[in-house]
Amino acid sequence: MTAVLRVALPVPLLTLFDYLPPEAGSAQAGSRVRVPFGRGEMVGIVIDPAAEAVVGVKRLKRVSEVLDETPLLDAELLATLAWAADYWAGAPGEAFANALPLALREPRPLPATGREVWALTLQGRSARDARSRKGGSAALLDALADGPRAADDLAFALPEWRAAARRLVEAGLVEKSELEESSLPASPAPGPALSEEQAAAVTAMGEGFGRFQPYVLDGVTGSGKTEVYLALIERALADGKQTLLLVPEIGLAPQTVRRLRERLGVTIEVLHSNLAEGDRARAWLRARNGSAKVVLGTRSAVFTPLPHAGLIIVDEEHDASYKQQEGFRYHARDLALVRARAHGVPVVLGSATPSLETLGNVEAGRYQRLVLRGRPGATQSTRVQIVDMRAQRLDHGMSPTLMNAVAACVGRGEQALVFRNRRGYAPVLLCYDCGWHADCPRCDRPMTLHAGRRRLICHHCDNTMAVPLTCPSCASANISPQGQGTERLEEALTARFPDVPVVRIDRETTRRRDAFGEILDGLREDKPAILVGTQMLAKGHDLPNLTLVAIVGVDEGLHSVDFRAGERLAQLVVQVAGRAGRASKPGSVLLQTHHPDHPMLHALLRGGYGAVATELLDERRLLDLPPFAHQVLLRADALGRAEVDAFLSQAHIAIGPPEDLRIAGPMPAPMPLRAGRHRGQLLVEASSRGRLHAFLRPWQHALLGLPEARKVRWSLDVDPIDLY
DNA sequence: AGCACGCCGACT
DNA sequence: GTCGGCGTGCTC
Repeated sequence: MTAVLRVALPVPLLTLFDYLPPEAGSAQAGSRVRVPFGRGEMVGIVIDPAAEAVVGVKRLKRVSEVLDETPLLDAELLATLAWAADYWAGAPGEAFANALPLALREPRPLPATGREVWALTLQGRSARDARSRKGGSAALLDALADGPRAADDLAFALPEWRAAARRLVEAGLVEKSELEESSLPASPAPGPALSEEQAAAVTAMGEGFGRFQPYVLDGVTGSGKTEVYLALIERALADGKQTLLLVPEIGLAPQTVRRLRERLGVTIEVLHSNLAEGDRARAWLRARNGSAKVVLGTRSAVFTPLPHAGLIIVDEEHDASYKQQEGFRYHARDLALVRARAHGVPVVLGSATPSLETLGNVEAGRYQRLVLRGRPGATQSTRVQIVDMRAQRLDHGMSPTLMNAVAACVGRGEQALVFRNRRGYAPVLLCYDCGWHADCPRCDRPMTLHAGRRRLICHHCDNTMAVPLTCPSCASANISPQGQGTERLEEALTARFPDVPVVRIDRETTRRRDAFGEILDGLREDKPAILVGTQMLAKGHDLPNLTLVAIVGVDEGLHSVDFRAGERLAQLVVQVAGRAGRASKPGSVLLQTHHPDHPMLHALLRGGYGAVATELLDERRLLDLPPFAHQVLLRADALGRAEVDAFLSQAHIAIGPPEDLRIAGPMPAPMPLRAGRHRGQLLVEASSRGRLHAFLRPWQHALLGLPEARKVRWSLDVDPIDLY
């Protein structure tokens, strides 16, 4: 019976580790400790400060140092993280590591949480009055003339201010200081008056303040969800409470931050993966000490401490980027629900295209749904038209109907968007004489031709090859690109509309950090333009002069093996279509397809996303698929197929008598070979959550003990959202 | 995941 | 004769 500290360490192991108490000081649950581990040292989180050792005393080492006097993680986060590790079958230490910004996982004292504030020195004031500086320096002196300003505030006013600050510090004209509280409040700017239904939504959700209640804010693009969020956040602020606002990975544009800041008059703490680690840690700590009132962030921000939680919002809740797809595979939307319940606060799930999981919860009466139908400021609703490609002569995959619509649109001085979810020039390079096509040897899939880079690139493993001049199989020179990617559409549209700027937006053209924003900023003016792009164009970003959206090639999504393909396609079409006609100009949408009679497309046309979702949900219920069943997917890959098969069949045996579990597989993954590794999977399904989880833990331990497991890479995915 | 230890090939 | 390949075993 030895009293020990039980510690979570950032290793992918299912166990916690016990340590003897430190020589000096004591630690509480939630404090960080420095401990010896293996050969080196690590920083861990104390889970239980008074546990009873379960391993032999001689194996125990001693805590080297207690890093936090007061716990870094409060009781709520500790409990939520423990729950999350269990639910998603993750390693507890990894769950805890995910919650802490990297800088806080170092054995260093906590950084100061003060805000960086800049002010003029005495000499600076004279220099400003004497107008002795020019350019950026003069602008910075002017900006500080009325008193000190916070760095994040300056960044909005003067994007290049850092360089000027450096010069002026050397000259002794400005100085930096740290201010603890946010003592530089701006006055909130009043927003537009809420529409009747916006106001009704705010009132309804206002009822839920102070207790746990999930809401679904179901509103078409442009219906003003953000205004509803703002009104709710204002209300939380008035109560002195914190708001956590989660957004999808790429939706986090600087203009969102600016809009929130201007409207709410408080500093918006931003937490996302592109942030410098030090900044991230400081924002996290300001949330922990309560000085951060509004926290805006992507997936991992769901782990922000909220000692004065008042409201949690998940914007675009259907977005797949909320699910972490490697390591600790948690879902931030689901975790937001758990945290809201723990804090007894309302949680708002916003989307124009709610996930079927969420709609299932609405149907079951667990979530309350509020609908925004109107598009304030829009004169007419968007017109959607299906274009039958079959009988048309195509110009690089684009029908005359589409081309004419684009011509008419730019002729009116408006902007058109041609959406194609495939980058590159063409998805296949084909020999017309022998039927050979360029396949990636490591993935067994066609390689995409990139004309600009003169390479064949595999989109699954980034393998690249030179473009052959003649067929490697029959030496024929008759090889040519098949199908269209964004690059080819860009080329065809440029040729057809030489006088109109054609802008391509995909991962290649936006490789640079700020490129996406800059391209879109350039389009804001009232000029005609044609945008060609992928998925990236589906979200956010208001383009007031965009009135035509043409979707090329939705057909892939109509015949996929993944049971979620229909839901995804409907969401994508609606989200892309939502780009059209946001302002006072009416928008129209063209859906170009080889299957004009497909029932889903018709349902979408007749009843919109809601109708499709209802049908899909009924279908899921009938087929006993999520959200009416609960799944865990075991994935495995190895250099040899035999190793994968051996492991999965042992894993299958380890399930024992399946009783009420349904098992699919072992089977090859939808992509049986990827990056040179053979892949397989085993899907286990239960009709209740409890049943699945009762089986899951023991199974996981059995898998860890399988000798075959050591020859493969494997992982468990609870509630998988992708079956590949 | 790291990071050791541990037995079999091509180099000074 | 060594440097080093990655198989396998462990971490309180």
